[in-house]
Order: sequence, then C-alpha cells, then structure tokens
Amino acid sequence: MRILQLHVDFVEYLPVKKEIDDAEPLLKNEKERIEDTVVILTSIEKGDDETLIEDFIKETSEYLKKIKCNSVLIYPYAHLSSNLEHPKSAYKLLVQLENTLRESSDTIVVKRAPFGWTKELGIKVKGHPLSENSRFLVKKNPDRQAGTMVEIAPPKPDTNESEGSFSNALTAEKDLKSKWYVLDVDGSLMPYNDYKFKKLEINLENLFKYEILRKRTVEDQPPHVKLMRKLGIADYEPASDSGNMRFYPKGRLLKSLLEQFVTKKVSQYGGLEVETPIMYDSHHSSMESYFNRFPARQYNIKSDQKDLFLRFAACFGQFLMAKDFQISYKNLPLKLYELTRYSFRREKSGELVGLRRLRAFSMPDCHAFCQDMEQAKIEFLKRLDLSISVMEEIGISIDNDLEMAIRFTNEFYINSKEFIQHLVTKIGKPVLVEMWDDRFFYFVLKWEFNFLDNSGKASALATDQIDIENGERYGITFIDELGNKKNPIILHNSPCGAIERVIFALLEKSAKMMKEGKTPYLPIWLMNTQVRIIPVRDDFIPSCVELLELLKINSIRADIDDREDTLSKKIRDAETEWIHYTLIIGEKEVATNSISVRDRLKKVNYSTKIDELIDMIKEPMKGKPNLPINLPEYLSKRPRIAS
RNA sequence: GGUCAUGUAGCUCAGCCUGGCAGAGCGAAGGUUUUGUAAACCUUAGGUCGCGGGUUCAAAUCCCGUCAUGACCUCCA
Repeated sequence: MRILQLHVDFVEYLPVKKEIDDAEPLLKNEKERIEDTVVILTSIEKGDDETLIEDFIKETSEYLKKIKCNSVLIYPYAHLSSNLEHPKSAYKLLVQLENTLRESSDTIVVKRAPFGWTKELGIKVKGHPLSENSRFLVKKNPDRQAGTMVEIAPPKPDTNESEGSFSNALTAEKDLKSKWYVLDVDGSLMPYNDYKFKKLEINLENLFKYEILRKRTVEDQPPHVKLMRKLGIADYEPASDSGNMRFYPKGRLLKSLLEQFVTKKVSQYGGLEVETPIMYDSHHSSMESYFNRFPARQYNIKSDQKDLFLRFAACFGQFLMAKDFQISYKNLPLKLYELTRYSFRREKSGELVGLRRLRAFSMPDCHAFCQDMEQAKIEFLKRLDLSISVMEEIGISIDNDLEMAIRFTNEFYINSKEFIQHLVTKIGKPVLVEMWDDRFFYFVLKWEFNFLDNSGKASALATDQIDIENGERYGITFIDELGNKKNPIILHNSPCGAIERVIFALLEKSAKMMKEGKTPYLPIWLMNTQVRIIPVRDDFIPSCVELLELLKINSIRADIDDREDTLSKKIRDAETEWIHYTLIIGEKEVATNSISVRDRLKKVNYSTKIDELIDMIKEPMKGKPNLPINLPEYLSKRPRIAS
C-alpha cells in the first residue's frame, strides 16, 4: 500500500465519470469541498490485506497529532503504484481503512472520496515542511502478522514477481469468481487444472495460460509488423494518433475484399446493412449508461459548444435506430448490420501493437433482436455457423488457427447445459470455459474465437453474445402475440472481428509457416497481383498485354513486369511479393501459343494453356468479391511503396 | 498509463562503449547490357544522426527532457 499524506488548506473534488464497472454508487453527485484537512492519496497494491490496517491507523493518527489536524480525506489514487490490487479487493480494504480509522478516535473526522470514478481534483497544499509525507506499507510476513512501514523511496522498477505476489494474483482471480474449465465435445466439463492437454491442443493450452496465468513469452516485435510493411499493406502514420494506420493500395484492396466478403455473407444470412453516425452527443441521455461499459476510452471532441465522442462500437447506433422502429413479433428475429469504418477506442498507448490492437478499426457488427430466449438460442446457432464459414473461407481455420472460449453465468449453465454443449459439438474440439457466479456484464453468454499468435498471445476474432439488458436500457420494444410491449433479447455478433485484426491473423499465420520452413502465402483471392507476367525481352510485351487482357476479362488481377531488369531479378521480385503464379513469356511460348507457369506454392514450373490457368484460379475465387487491381498494371509505372 | 530498450539516407543497418571529416548494402536517377526461372555492371544523387535543451574548444557519440516504436507490467481508483 502506498500513501501520500498532504496537509491542505482545502481540497475539492467532483466525480465526473465511472472509470470501472466495479465503481461504487454515488451518494450525491456534487462538488465536495473540505477546508484544512489531511488528504491521504491511497493506492492499494497486490497482496495488501487487513493486516495493514493497524499500520495505516497508526501512521495516520501520528501524522495528524504532529501537524495538529483532526480531519482526514481518504482519496483512492491509483497513480502511486504500478502494481495495483484488483478493484473489488482494493475497494473492500479501503472501506475497512475508513471505518477503522473512524472508530479509532472520537475526534478525527473521516471522509472518503468515491472509488472507481474519474474525479476533478483541486487541492492547495500548505507550505510547511511536514505538509507532504509519503509512506509505503507492506506486510512483514505473508501470514497474519502485523504489517510494517518503510519510508517510501522513489518508485523502483518492478522486480521479478516473487512467488508471494504470484499467488496473490491468483487470489485476485478468485475474487472475480471466475471458474475455469475445459468443456469437451462429449459434454464433460473438467476443471482446467485436472485436464490433460493433448499434444495437438497446444493452442488451447496456451489460451488457458494466457487467460489465467497471464503467461507472456519474451519476443521481439511481432512478425506481422515487418510483413505488413514488406508487403506494402499498411504502416504507422506518424502524423496521426498512435493506433491509426495508413493503408497502402495493396492493403486497401485487401481490406476492401475482406469487408465486401463479410458484408455479403452477413447479407446472405439476413442482416440488413445500415449506416450510423461515427460521432454522438456525449450528453445524450441514452449514452450515459453505455459509457459505463467502456469507461473513458473514447476520443472526445468539442465542436462549437457541443461535446461529442467518436463511436467505439456499432451497438448504440443500431440500438437508437431500432428504438424508433415499429416492430411486431412477426418481424423477429430482426438483424441489423454495419461494418464500421471506423470504430474508435483510445486504448492505452502501451497496449497498441501493429495491426493487433488499434485505436481506429473496422468492425463488422450484426445485432439480432429476438423475441425470447428460445428464439435467441436458435438464432445464436445460425450465427455460429455464419462465423465459422466466414473464418474458414477467409483462410483462418477453426481446427488449426483458432480456439474457442465460452463464458457464461452459473445460472445460465444450469438452465442451458445442452445448448452450450451443442456449441462445442459444432466446433469439434475442446473449448475454454469461464464461468461466473454472478452476472457482471449485460450478457449471460458469450463465445469468441481466439487466434494464438507467434508469441502465444490470444486475440479475439469472431464473437457473439446474448444480451438481456440493452433492449430495456435503450427502450427497444416489439409487440407480442397478445398485444403486449416487450423488450427483445439482443445478440451481438461480429462474424470475423475487426478487419485489421483479420489481416494481423493472416500475416501472423504466414509468419508461423515461415518459422516452420514452409512457404508463406495469403489466399489468392486477397492478392492484389494474382498473376505476374514477365516478358523475356521487351519484344514480347505485346504478347504479355494480350494475356493480361484475357485475364482481366476473367476478373483475374494480373500485371506485367516491363521494367528494365534481368529476368532473374523479376522472378525474385515476384517471389518476394508472394505472387502465386508467374508467367514467363518468350519465343517458345509465343511460338506454341502456350504459357510457362511458375507455381510458387507447388514450387514447380510447367507449360500449359492460358485457359487452364484461368480455370484453376477461378476455382478458389468462387463466392469471393471481385475488384480490379489497385496499382498500375505496368510495373514500370509503379512507385516503390514496400520497403 | 508505468518500467526498460530502440530511434543514423526511401528501406535494412554499422558508427555510440573510449567525443575529433556521416558510412555500407538494397532501393532511386543516368548509362552500358536485351536477358529463359530467386539479386547484371558502371556512375551519380540522397543525411535537421527522431525533436528540444545542456556539458565541451568540439556531440550521431556524454547528460536531461520530449515524441515515436517495441517488450514487459497494467486491461483497474
């Protein structure tokens, strides 16, 4: 526990915004001002417990005596420590400190600022030598001995975690009342530490380690960052805020194709595509409750006199819209869909990594408004099918690249065992289960597909939730068979997660292949250049153009390397660009009206007819969007973009 | 947000420890070469050494601050 005692002429504070879900309720929401008092800025750290109360009391009363003051404000202040206790436990201890201090003396007036809130803080510290005093309170022993005090030193870098603090971390997990299981295809639910992970279940094991043990391996910069630049897909934009990327022509095409693909799949499922504003009035009544879910992570902007914020999800845009619909039970389930470009979240700067976590991202988000839980469950399964097929067709496989996590309340499990088992059956392999005793969130069940990258870190891609709260919160209603107004159950599905993160996963998957000595590649339908045509000499460029036109007619993206370089150099460049098919056109080919194909993945060269190549490429393009190449078809006309 | 590391030509990096002329490869431009399956050859241009301050006769180099990126911590008062 770290405390900073300040003897002040006055202190005033005003709770502005809930910072966390566990924030305590406010008794009154107005500015509090106290004259001539001692403010104790307090950080509760991992492992702190009630054995420290005595020291806290002793320290405080001695200080008060010394400076002849009898009023105290305990002020929760996180910034004294980088090793904070879990909020629930911290809050509990803080209340104990407050009460014990009050009971310890008839003369001391004790007040406490609310926990869990962003507060405006005004303070005027007295000038005398004792007016500022800091202390670092630690336990003498891990068992129930009295604590001890040490003079606070300038904060040191955290040393390696001792076993003591490790087990404390686990205690904090218990406070959250999360229980962890493996749910197997046969329906057996096994506590995760009783489960024997098979060799092939290394990713699932890593997901558990990541979730529970917070296992982090030391690794250099994630490989996808290098790849996204090398392939000319995306890069950082120094002139923007961190986490806002620039996308080069190849990257923009890749994104467009993914976006169009997902949108088409959702549309086939029955989602109605809508568009909602990217910014909202911060003081609009419907927004306040939603802020509590994503505390203080939004971009705020001021325009004239209005306070606005940039959307961090598509939810409220669609909810505000649905609220104004006239909905009959006959219309349900009703599915609204938007692919946000962009959603904005001001993630902490230290959490931003390449394309994995951004502050501006494109998120497909489909909400289904359902009549009741029975309908919600049926719909939920359809959307799992949708998500599976979207992920698989993008080239990220359920079997090898993704691990499912399902999170639900104890109550929901008891009532819906078979339903949950059904989800696992669809996946066909064991999944991670997190079970809560109480419902903290607005949903009773959620699943997500996690991609395990090269550092063993999990990133959520597709997800769906059963939301039993927001229908009411947003005043969304439908009329049932009996003419009664009811609130729908809402499902929140992203069939693939943020588009940028899908690209992250594709690139990390490629990096994994390289590590294993395999040839890395992206699915051909996502390649800007699907076929590279190389003339042996300049004289053959006209023949190349004929082939190019033929490919274009067949919606295949091709280009011609007409630069003044050697043939070998051009082949090498095609290889490093990961181009699937390279055609070499010279005397032989023109004479025999054939093409020489270099197949990068099969690592073979052969001669064939252009029609056969077209048929071969068209096969994996079935059901995929078509867009023209997004760079000049002649390489001599291209600026150099990739590094 | 915190701790640590990194920041030098368009890109990848050397130089920094021990202060003393700003370097290489790739790429680009010009030229020669017209090429048959992973890098032809020659020449030239290209630098506020992230930014700001300090120490010094002298700073890419040492010190302080700041920004960006990365790793880890933190997803929290």
